[in-house]
Amino acid sequence: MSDSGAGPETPPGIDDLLCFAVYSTGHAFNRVYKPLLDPLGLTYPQYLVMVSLWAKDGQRVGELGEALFLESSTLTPLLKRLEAAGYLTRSRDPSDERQVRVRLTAAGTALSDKARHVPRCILEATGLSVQSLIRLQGEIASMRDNLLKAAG
Amino acid sequence: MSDSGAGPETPPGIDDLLCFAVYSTGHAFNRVYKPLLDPLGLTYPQYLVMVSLWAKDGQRVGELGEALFLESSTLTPLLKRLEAAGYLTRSRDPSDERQVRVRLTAAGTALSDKARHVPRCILEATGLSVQSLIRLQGEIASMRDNLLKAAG
DNA sequence: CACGATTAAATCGTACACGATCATTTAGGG
DNA sequence: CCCTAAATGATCGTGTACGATTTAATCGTG
Repeated sequence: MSDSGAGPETPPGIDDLLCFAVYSTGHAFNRVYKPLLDPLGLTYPQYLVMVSLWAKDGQRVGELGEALFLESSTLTPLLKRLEAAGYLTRSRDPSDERQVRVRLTAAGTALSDKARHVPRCILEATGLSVQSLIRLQGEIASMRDNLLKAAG
Repeated sequence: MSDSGAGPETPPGIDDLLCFAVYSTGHAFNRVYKPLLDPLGLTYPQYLVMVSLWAKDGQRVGELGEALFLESSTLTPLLKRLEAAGYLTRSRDPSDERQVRVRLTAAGTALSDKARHVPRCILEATGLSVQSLIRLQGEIASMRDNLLKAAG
């Protein structure tokens, strides 16, 4: 048994750490996603970019980074791979050459259909009801916002 | 506004995905941990290994992998870096040369004291009460176990 | 118009993370 | 005993991730 009830400075075990629950659950999600995304030729972070573009095409790199909490140093190579796969194009905005616009190709748009079943598969794998999922999603996102505020 | 209430096959936006809440919260935890762990010379995954060893010294590589849900291909280089930092030793078990025992050095054991304040700092950053934290930790870990079961 | 300050993305170096494969060691059966 | 099968880490290749720096373009102010 762990020392959950012990003094305030007793070192917690791994399984008592909320951060570890989050960390390991992220890996677990990845494992469930992999067989679903492999046929689409996408990794999980690439899938997130595609979901973001399906909702709003033509975003800037920085805009995607804000939505996904990722840096350009992460996104640039990832986007280049998606470009090489034929799912999107990257082009400088003529009105401001500093910005790079990311646009879906026909193949990239069509991929949305092939991925239609994915969310339902994931829901089932979580073993949660839709209501529990929505509640948990909200609580976790709220904690994330607290953490980001604390990180400054 | 998102389409939470729409048909069962409506593509969800990024912020509706539970997996994304988990994924981005993992990154947010990392950002809070970094300034706390940098002075200790640890990365976040390295910290998890140390926490695991502080609770139980002399574990095998595979044992650590089971506890942390990590493969030897991830742990081996990570452990080598911790060994180079002087926090632990890696040595083959004489009674079974296949196994590698990971043991804390004096410096590695002493590091526990220097990390004593970390959990409290993290708790504060989450903005949660201890009770909420424990409940949320349990719900997330339970979902993780469901996901791993589904992944086979 | 000049020119420093600001902004956007790309680049570089380090560190995970996993699947596939490999090398070594052990265990079991004939 | 030998010889194969299983177990255990290590290695390799690909793909995130981030901080720090660099490059290029734009903006603000004089």
